Amino acid sequence: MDRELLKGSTPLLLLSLLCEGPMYGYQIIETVRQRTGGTYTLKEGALYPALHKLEATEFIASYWETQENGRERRYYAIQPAGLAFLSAKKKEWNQFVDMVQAFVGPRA
Amino acid sequence: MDRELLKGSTPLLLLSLLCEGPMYGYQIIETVRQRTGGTYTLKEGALYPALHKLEATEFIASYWETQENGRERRYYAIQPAGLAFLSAKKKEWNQFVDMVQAFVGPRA
DNA sequence: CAATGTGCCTCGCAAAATGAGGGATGTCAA
DNA sequence: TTGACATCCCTCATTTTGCGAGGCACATTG
Repeated sequence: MDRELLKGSTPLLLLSLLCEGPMYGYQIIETVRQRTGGTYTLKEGALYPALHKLEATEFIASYWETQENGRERRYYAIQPAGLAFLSAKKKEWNQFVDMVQAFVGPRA
Repeated sequence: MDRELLKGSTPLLLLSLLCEGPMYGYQIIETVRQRTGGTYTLKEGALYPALHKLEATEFIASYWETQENGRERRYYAIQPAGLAFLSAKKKEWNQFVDMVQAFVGPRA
């Protein structure tokens, strides 16, 4: 998968995922890997900065949770503002796809 | 249109366009603007470097043509290697769209 | 006890789009 | 004829983003 195509789609992916419920970083990476059948491995160097940026803008919020074995996980949960933003991003995404499709032609 | 989404899609757009025949820079910009109804204006700072890079890799070739009024235009034409590359890029694009769609959910 | 898995993160680098700029020539109306 | 606008090429510094590599800590398992 061309890295450059991914650029800008990460927030969309993250917010979409978090719509299903709070998740922690490692879990997000594994979920993406599994759902794409290994095609796409979200990298930590892309994930955490993106997560932190979404938190800084209050589109998501985070909280630590202690597991039974004593280890900590940082969960991220989508916020109202994040839902609104996601909705806008989705529209933009669809427009973008339509636009490219118009030039590239319909899928083979 | 979110700038970040566009990243990486420019070569795909350009090669797709040039599939229809040779074009010159200004014409490409105008064509994209018109076909998208003004939604997307390809910037010169993105276009020319992309064009030159595609030429450096011999995916496209360029030649100057003089108009009747004496002015010059630099036309870019797709090359065989460019066609092959475009084909691969298209596949990648479809994979990418499918991937994101899988997370974002089907279009509203 | 060592290797692997879980779990968080940062940092330097590379790639790409943007915005702003430069330069030159045509057309057309006042 | 002059000034504005369109046509046509391009570059450059900055910003944004992902990648790769690395660091740290602790749990589980062989």
